[in-house]
Amino acid sequence: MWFHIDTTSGTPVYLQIYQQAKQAVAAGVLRSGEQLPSVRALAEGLVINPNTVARAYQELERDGIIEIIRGKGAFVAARKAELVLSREERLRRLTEAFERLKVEAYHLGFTPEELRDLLEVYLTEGPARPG
Amino acid sequence: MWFHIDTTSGTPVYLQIYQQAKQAVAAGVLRSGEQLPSVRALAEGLVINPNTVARAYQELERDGIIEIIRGKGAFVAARKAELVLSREERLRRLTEAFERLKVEAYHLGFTPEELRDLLEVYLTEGPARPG
Amino acid sequence: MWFHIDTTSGTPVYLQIYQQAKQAVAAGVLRSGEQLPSVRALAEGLVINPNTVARAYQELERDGIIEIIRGKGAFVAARKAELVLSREERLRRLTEAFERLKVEAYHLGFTPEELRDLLEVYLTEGPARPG
Amino acid sequence: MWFHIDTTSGTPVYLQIYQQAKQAVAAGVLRSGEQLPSVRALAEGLVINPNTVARAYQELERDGIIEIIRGKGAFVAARKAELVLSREERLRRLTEAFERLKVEAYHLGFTPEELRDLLEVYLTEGPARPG
DNA sequence: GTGGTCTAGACCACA
DNA sequence: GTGGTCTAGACCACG
Repeated sequence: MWFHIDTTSGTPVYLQIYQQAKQAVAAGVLRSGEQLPSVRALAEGLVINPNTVARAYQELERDGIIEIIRGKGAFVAARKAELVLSREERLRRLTEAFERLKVEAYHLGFTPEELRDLLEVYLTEGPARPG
Repeated sequence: MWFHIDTTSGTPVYLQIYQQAKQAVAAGVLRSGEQLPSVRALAEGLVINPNTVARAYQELERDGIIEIIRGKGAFVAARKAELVLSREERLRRLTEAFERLKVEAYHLGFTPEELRDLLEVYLTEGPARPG
Repeated sequence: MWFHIDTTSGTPVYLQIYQQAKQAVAAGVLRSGEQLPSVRALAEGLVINPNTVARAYQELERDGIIEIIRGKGAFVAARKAELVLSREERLRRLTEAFERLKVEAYHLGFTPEELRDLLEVYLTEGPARPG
Repeated sequence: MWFHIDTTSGTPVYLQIYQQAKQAVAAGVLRSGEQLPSVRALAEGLVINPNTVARAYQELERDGIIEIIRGKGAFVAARKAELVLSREERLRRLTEAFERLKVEAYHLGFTPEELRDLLEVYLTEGPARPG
């Protein structure tokens, strides 16, 4: 399950799915012909309404990113060249994500050093668990 | 007026203002005590309704990022999240930010190892620069 | 619909709704998980604009008193302030409430000693009852 | 200085002064002919704009509760019988204030026992001070 | 001048 | 059906 939904972000849930899927295809994480999780399975996994997933898939199909075949499922469409991201572009986007993390950490009152240490722990040990 | 609104992004306008202001404060572009543009001036500059700007400012105020003084204007507040929120809550929110970063990195086609290496570089050397 | 609005009090309508809901939750009149009237239904019942009710609900949500689920409605949340706010902040806010009580008692002509005695009675015997 | 202003309450500052003064007169804390603090002194003490105090005083005069004599100051007017509160009414209002305190304490996550203990400390030792 | 509240009403997101 | 966003514009509170 590699989707991540933030219900407090203000961005519609269906758009979050749309954007994450579109980016994964553009980055080559999802390859042509590969099958996406079924609407029902993804809705269950994300604990959201199936209509919301369906909406995201419809928009993805409308934009030519996936193909929906009734009775079979949703599949990544043949990739258009202009949708593929260069390594430079991928690095640029990742750096933007780093920046967003730094902003969050700042406003949560963490110093850059604390952020670094906590990230280290997080990446090696995984999310903190209660108990 | 360094705000810019993207009406095609799907993110509510008031949230775009909120995020940009938050980012500007974290980056030191807006300093403690500094005055933000008036609600009406910013609304005019961005060609949006003053209520939308007011909403953004109110959210910024309730998150402790700015202080609004009636009849005077909006000013960048001193940072204080670490005094208001419990450490558990602050860690919980930071971990959520970590999750978002991990998901985005995955969707950009980076492996956890690459992410870790790139973060290491980023945190020690600062943002990558073109050229 | 046990809300009532006093348009002559000077207190904003949205705040009156906020305070009454908060009080109802504290008193156990509204229990965890219970659904509040829909924004539109309450607005109609109180003969006010739906936006005003929505504002009250949003403030209640950001203070962790209710949870709003799009397309479903507003529900009383589980209490969790003690998990989000630091103990220092909670004590600070409680002390402010003490101050307000002291001022009001003074303005009602009670001495600090009377206040203390009456509080003692109140806290041990519960609210005074007529008769 | 027996006024207490809550700038976060949403109730206009001038109204808070008005209500507190009116109640003090009604309860007999302020007696006929007694002088109120000057506009300038009160504004300084409460760290608010003198115009705001002046506005409160004007409303108090308009309602016959005080008399403003240019060059001399503001004085409590002869009390109208209907403005005087019975002991029963004063107790009723104090009980309401107790209730408001309990609601606050509840939502801040304090148990009734904690509230009682903290109140005891507060009333005997005064507000907690840093250090 | 500043921001705050409220209304009326359009249109969107989501179940 | 639910709530969310935005607009246009009136009127108030405050400096």
